[in-house]
Amino acid sequence: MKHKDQTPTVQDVADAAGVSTATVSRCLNFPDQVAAKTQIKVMGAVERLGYSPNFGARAMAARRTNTIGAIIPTMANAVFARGLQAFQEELLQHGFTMLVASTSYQPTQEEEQIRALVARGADALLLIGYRRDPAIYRFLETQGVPALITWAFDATQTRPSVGFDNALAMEQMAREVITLGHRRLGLISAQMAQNDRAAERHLGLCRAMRVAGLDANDLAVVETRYDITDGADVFEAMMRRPNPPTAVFCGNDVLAVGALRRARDMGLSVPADVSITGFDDIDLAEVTFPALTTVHVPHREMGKQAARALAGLVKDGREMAPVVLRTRPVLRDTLGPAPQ
Amino acid sequence: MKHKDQTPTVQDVADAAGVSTATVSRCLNFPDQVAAKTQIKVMGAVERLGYSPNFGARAMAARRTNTIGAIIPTMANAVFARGLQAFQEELLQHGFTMLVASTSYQPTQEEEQIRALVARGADALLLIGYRRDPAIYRFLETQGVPALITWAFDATQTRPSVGFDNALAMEQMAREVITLGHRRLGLISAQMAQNDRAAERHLGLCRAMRVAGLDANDLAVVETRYDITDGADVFEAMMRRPNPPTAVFCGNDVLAVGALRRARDMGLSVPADVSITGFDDIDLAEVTFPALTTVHVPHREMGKQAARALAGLVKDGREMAPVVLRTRPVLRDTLGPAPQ
DNA sequence: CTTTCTCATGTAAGCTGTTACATTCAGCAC
DNA sequence: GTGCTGAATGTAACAGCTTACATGAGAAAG
Repeated sequence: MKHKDQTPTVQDVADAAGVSTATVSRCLNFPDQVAAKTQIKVMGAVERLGYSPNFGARAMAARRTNTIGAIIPTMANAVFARGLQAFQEELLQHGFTMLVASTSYQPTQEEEQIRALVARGADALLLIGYRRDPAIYRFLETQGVPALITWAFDATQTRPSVGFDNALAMEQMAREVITLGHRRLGLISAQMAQNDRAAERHLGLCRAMRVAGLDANDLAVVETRYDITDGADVFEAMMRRPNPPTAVFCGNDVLAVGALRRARDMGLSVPADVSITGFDDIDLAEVTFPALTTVHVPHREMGKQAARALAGLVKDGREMAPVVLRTRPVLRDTLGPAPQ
Repeated sequence: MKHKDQTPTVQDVADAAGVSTATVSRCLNFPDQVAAKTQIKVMGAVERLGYSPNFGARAMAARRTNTIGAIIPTMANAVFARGLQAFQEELLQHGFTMLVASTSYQPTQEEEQIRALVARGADALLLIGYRRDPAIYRFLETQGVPALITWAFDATQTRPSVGFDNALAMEQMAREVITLGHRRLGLISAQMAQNDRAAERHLGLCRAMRVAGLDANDLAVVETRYDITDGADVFEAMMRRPNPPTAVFCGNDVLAVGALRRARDMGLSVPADVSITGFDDIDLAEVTFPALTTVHVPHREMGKQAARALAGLVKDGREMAPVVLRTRPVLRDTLGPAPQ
């Protein structure tokens, strides 16, 4: 004899509605295959019993979880937090839940997390950037888990992606800077070996220099971690060299804020003595003093589109054309003409 | 006949190791119940076949998913992003994965999300603040899903919690402000009806006023949404009243940053003309000019401890004593003596 | 009035682990 | 040698849902 205090099952609903379990299941998953009046009976029973399908059983039988994993470097960076927020909101509209894991920018951790989320039944994955061990892509393929690349765009790649052209974005900013007469340039970047977005931004900067007739070898480049204090320390070191740059590009806004603060501490006036630019246009950029000149990236829009793309990929396995979002330089107050 | 390209199951591993499926299962879940040499055989087979247990089947049979849900207002606020980042990192150490949903500060959305995550098989939930419909707590209880309250602490409640005393935190800040001679005070707060943390902060401020012999009714309070521009607009309105406050408390740093910027636009000097304080101590607070005086909250620590607490709650169903974290006023440059 | 086709529904076979209970067997006491 | 104990392992019954296929009823066609 069954206890009545257990959570109801499809069987209970089927009995209550006077139909078979198959009909109940169809009613919940493919309502258009069921006659209207049957639907009413079934949904009534569902309501009455407070039925909610068991997750594990559903996942096992249907071989999908309606869960999508997102693997990002860190939520502590506003860039990803904002993007994910939009991603999650949109995902919900399509009936998916978001699983999150972070890697602290470590490729080995990323690999672990990818395996973990796949083992957890993620139907698809959102990943940042293209660069990773080909074995991982093979793994995802054999597991039948589609992956969407975001925060980057590479026309030579065919993987599903929603992103923007990091090189072009930086090139546009560099053009603005060079137009203002700057010739000695510096770049504070993330580690490029592990971060294709950083590498692309560097590339774009070099391209702009060459276009302007400058020698890209003269660019002072330092790679560091993505922290306010890292930005500050690297900036100071760079400015203490002989012939310091008159404009310092930063790989993101966090580094730029660090640089900006250290400039003030060193008694350098921005932008009179040195110009500083960021990348991302997070809230931080607007509230610094002087307000930060940076590259605007539509993070929320990217998250939203990524969610749509993944929902499509999972639901109807439909292929998708890569989506490229537009970025633009936002000229605020940390960029000025080159000093004499 | 079976295809060999399918992912291996326990049965395959059992066959390969020459044992039963039960032994394989035990080997994976309770290794100490299995003889050492059997373990070696089994683990060898697992390795060889690249076996990984099917998530759905495991969830169904074991009645747990090793997944913990977090329901927060929004990831776009650095406060929650930072806390969740730490939460997720720590959760991973304990073998759990994090499921995230956000509510945009809407109680109805929160309720939906709670049901959704429970339906998704979350073994436990992290929630923000105490205040919600008692029916929700009953629902969680009947579903057997433990919930941990964070970002708040209420000694009169017995629910598991890891948080801090919002009232006390604000009271301490208020004491600092009042000590500097401020008598006309203002508060820009989030909606208190839906946000017990905001209500508590208000309470703490009133308490400090009374202790100092001031009339708490004289406090100018405005409730608004949590956005930079909201903070700015409300601040301006408040300062245009007759007899404007000489010190404006803000419910969080985002509002404070908005207020600060508008003060500059209005030609008010901070802190000479008016003092402004924030709450949370996010990165933003350090980089504004002048640097923001605010209440430091150990968000990362809170996330970490929350993860530990929940892991304990789920794994051994052990009860826990509420954890209270310490906050402290951080006196930077937006607070000064009251003008004459 | 058949025959054929379509749409709605039912039947029952999975899906892949976990675990209560049963069994086996080595070791030990008598 | 017999009987007992306990550890290690095996057997098989679930867990709750989805879905391929079967069935049946009614509509359309002839």
